[in-house]
Amino acid sequence: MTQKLTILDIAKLAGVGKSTVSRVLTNDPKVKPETRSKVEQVIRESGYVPSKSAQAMRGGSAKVVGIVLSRLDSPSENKAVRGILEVIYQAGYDAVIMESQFSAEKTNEHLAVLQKRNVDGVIVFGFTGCDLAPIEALGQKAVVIAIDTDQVSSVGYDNHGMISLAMNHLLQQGKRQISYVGVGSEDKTTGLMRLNAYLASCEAAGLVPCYRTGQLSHESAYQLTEQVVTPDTEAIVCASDTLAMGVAKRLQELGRTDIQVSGVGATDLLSFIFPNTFSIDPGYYQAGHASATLLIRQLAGEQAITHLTQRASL
Amino acid sequence: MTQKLTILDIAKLAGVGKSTVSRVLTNDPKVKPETRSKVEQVIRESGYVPSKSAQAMRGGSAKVVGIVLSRLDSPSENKAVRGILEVIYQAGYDAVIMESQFSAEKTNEHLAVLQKRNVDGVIVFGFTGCDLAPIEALGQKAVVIAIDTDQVSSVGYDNHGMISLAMNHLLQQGKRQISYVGVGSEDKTTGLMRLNAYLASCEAAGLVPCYRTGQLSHESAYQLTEQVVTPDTEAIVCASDTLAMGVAKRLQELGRTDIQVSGVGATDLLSFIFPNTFSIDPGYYQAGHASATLLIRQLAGEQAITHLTQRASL
DNA sequence: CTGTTAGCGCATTCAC
DNA sequence: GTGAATGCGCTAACAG
Repeated sequence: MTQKLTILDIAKLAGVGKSTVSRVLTNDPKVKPETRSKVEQVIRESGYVPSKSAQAMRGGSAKVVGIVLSRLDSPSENKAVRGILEVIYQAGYDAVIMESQFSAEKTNEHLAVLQKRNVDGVIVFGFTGCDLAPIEALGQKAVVIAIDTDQVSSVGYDNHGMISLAMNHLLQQGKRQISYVGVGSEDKTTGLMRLNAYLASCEAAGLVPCYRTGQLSHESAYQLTEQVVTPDTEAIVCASDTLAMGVAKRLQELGRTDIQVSGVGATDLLSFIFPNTFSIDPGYYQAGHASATLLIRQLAGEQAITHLTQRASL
Repeated sequence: MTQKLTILDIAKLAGVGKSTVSRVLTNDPKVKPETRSKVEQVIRESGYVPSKSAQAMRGGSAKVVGIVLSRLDSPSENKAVRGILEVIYQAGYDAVIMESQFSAEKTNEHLAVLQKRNVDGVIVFGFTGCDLAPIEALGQKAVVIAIDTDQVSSVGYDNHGMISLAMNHLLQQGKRQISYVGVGSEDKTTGLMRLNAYLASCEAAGLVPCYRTGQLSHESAYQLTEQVVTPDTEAIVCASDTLAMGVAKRLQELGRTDIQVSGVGATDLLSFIFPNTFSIDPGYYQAGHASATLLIRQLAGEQAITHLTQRASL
């Protein structure tokens, strides 16, 4: 329990001045290699740990980024968060994570707390109804995921591309009777954009659309399934894996395992349980990775506000 | 954005000394009510926010707890984390979350970082092979989940109870031919303890055990299924929902939907997809809640090291 | 290159 | 009760 060691103790122990120790800590090039290694050795042997709190207060940077996600147990955000963590750890940052639960109010509270904590930057997972103003006020210090803004850097998912990808894949297999199950267009991204992508694909391919939208749940999709199934139906594209799960389940009951089902989310469980299915990977992990990289660069002043769109893949 | 306001600015603005402002901030009773409200008003109007960094450095407490979990995308830990967050937010703490990925080394690194950050306390999700020493060194400042220690408070899952619960439920329905699919006993908890619980239940009920263990994956369970199925088999108890999913899937293919399957984890997907199944809830959320409550109390010095076992439920 | 000197923003002694 | 002084652990000018 080598505690309470201060930079001064190390200085004495190494027979140098406190600032020299500080220089070693901050990787200041203006230190004679011998002195440096000497100090480093003492640090190592004494188990000295510089106090982040003090550093934060002095330098203004706490080496912390805040992450505001909507639901901790959302598989998609989960994957993205892992991507974020990977990047920021490597950059020497830590993360404080908060859950907005799709509440604009909670999001704002969290942002306030994060600022009070002197976090260097923030990554926010957007959602329909999210209040962008407080985020935009952060400027360079923020990156949002899954939602559009001009004021602040963003990493978006290619909602249109995901569905097009699924549609094209099916069309290439010669399917012509392709239905769609999605969620209501109150939800701009998962709902509206993906539905529009479906409609656009139908139009481009000269297909007659057949679709229903409901809630983002297995049950909802399960119940909607029959309404989009005809004797000729060859495939059903779904706005998400959750929906695909419900649809596939119903199809199984209906004995229509001939109908291929596609989802979005790259859930391995889907194709494990239902053979005649596939899932589009929106690139959650990569999106997290990209957003963190963006943020780190911005914090270093190396990069201005940027907008990326994560490519989806099969 | 009223920035860079220090305690001194407030002091001037309120026409008092900085220490008085500090006293107001720390809720020191020795302040004349008038002065207090005067200061509070100035604080409110100026939008002053005391610097957490400075407070942390001075007082030693940063109002932060570290959470070291093994996998961010583990549904179980996810639920527990939500329970933790709920409690600590309410207590005015924030959380910095880190992933150990079942690596003792990474865990230790993370713990070091957390200490350097001056976190008030730590909650660690244990795993087989986890190095307890650094955690135990934290004493009152740590709580571990899902693993045993004497040195430090812990919240464990009732691995035995989960399986007993499932077994009793099945026995009450008159099932006598109950097989088991689990994971290898290298894993002390999910592996060994749950298997032992199965064996104990069998012995108590006078049943002949029939079981196999493998990896903690759908595929593994899927492949093992046939080895524990006989024409007489009435039910299969699984060590986890993941396994149950694989087993149920295989049973469906084998046309043995008469066999009831049970898992552990309270995954709603399981019973949605496979009707003849049920899942035991180990109480992840409650465990998180309990561990956080424990930690907060310990940090306040109100409570000594305690060991809890989370009850499982159907 | 390295030691010395100042504070950073706040909480906590002390005197008044 | 309240203000002035002191120092937390560290970094950033300044000197040498």
